[in-house]
Amino acid sequence: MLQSKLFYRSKKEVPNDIEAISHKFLYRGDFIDQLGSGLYSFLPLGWRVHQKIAQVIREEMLAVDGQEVFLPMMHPKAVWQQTGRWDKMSPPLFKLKDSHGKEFALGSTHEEIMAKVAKDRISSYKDLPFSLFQIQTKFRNEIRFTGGLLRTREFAMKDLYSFHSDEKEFQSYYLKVAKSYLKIFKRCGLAVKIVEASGEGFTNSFTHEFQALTPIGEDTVIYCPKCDFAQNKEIAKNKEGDKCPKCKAILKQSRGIEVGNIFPLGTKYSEPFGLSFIDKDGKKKLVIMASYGIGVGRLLATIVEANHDEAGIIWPDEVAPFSIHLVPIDLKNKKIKTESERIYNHLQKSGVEVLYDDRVDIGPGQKLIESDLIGIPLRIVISEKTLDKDSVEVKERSKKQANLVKIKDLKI
RNA sequence: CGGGGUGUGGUGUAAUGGUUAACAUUUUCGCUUUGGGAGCGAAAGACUCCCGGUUCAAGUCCGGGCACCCCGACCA
Repeated sequence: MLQSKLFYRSKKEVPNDIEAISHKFLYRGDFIDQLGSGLYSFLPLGWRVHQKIAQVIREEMLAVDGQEVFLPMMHPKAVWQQTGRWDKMSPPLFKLKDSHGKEFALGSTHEEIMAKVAKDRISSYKDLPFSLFQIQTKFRNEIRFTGGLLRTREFAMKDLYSFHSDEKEFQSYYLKVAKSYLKIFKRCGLAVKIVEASGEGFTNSFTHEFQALTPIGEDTVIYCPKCDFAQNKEIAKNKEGDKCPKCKAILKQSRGIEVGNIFPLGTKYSEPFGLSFIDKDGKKKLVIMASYGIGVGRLLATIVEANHDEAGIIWPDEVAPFSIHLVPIDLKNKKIKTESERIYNHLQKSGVEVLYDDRVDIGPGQKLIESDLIGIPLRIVISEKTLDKDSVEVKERSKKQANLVKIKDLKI
């Protein structure tokens, strides 16, 4: 991609009222554009990252045998009435009417719709288990929206729903998805704790939140730095400074951003929808369900919260908008121009995602500052200085040190 | 929904009730410059959020809307 053609305009300053670091950098780097409170457009750079994250999630969902589907976002009232959530949902549903006065909700989650879809396709224990997921826009009629992408009223969410015939099998699948989640977050460059939390109306039993420990999160987590013990402060019986009930290390406290959540639903939704099957013993039983969600936009912002320095974002490799930022200093110099284009074309042909800063009149300072800001993991600078040594300068965004590499040694 | 705050070119800010709303940035053109948002010159860009009121005179004061941000309760 030629940077001169990129739909993007970096900004030097941010409005006073932007506070979250992720919001500042995503704004300055022109990854997003705000339409209204809790409503954001993803611009080309931002959407590339969004798509990368979605792809990581998709791969891991497929790896736990999830099958991708796409359900409507607009739901007839009756479906939500079947579980009583038309009125009880918190936050309340966005509701609207069609031209005949029929009422609909904009989907904030899809347990009802998934159960309905599943019902006609399950009759025997042989039909189970299976799991379905989608990556799709959700609408949440929250009271308040904060932190840029951290909490919005409309956001893409990956929601997976699993259907099981017996408790034991369900437990093992639940664990499998939990592990898959950790893998997703790791690939996204995040250290995430699995935190026990309350059921929040989805279920009466425990649930598990996936909390990225950051200074600005909305939740407070009591966790053990030595083992995997972690609890949401809301339900924690321990406090900071106490000994870990598992390994006796000293517990710590941190704020956290909830980037994922998994809910064992039991038969809460299979009951109202009559989601049953005939088991081996010939008896009719209710399907056991669970749901598992990840908010893509929030995850994106959280990645920035956890991966940045004073100059800008440091994207982890797997979710970066581009892999290489090719930055020639002074394109009026023929030698630099020729060599840069040669390397760019070569990279393009080898399928490397490269952003080529082909802007002629932009000074070196601005180019380098913008490069740090948008945070592509690897930067290649070509200048008179480097070409004098038949080299280019290679620098990882995450490192201070830059290295001169002979052009003939480039593994491209 | 309660509390607090803010609305001025694309962006960030300024303007004791008093000319033609200022500065920086941005963008365009020309020259110059090329290793950390370069310099000079010229130009573009604003019904000061909206409606009403007070006043000889309103960006500024008053009333009412609307929008946005922050703190609390809810959520991925």
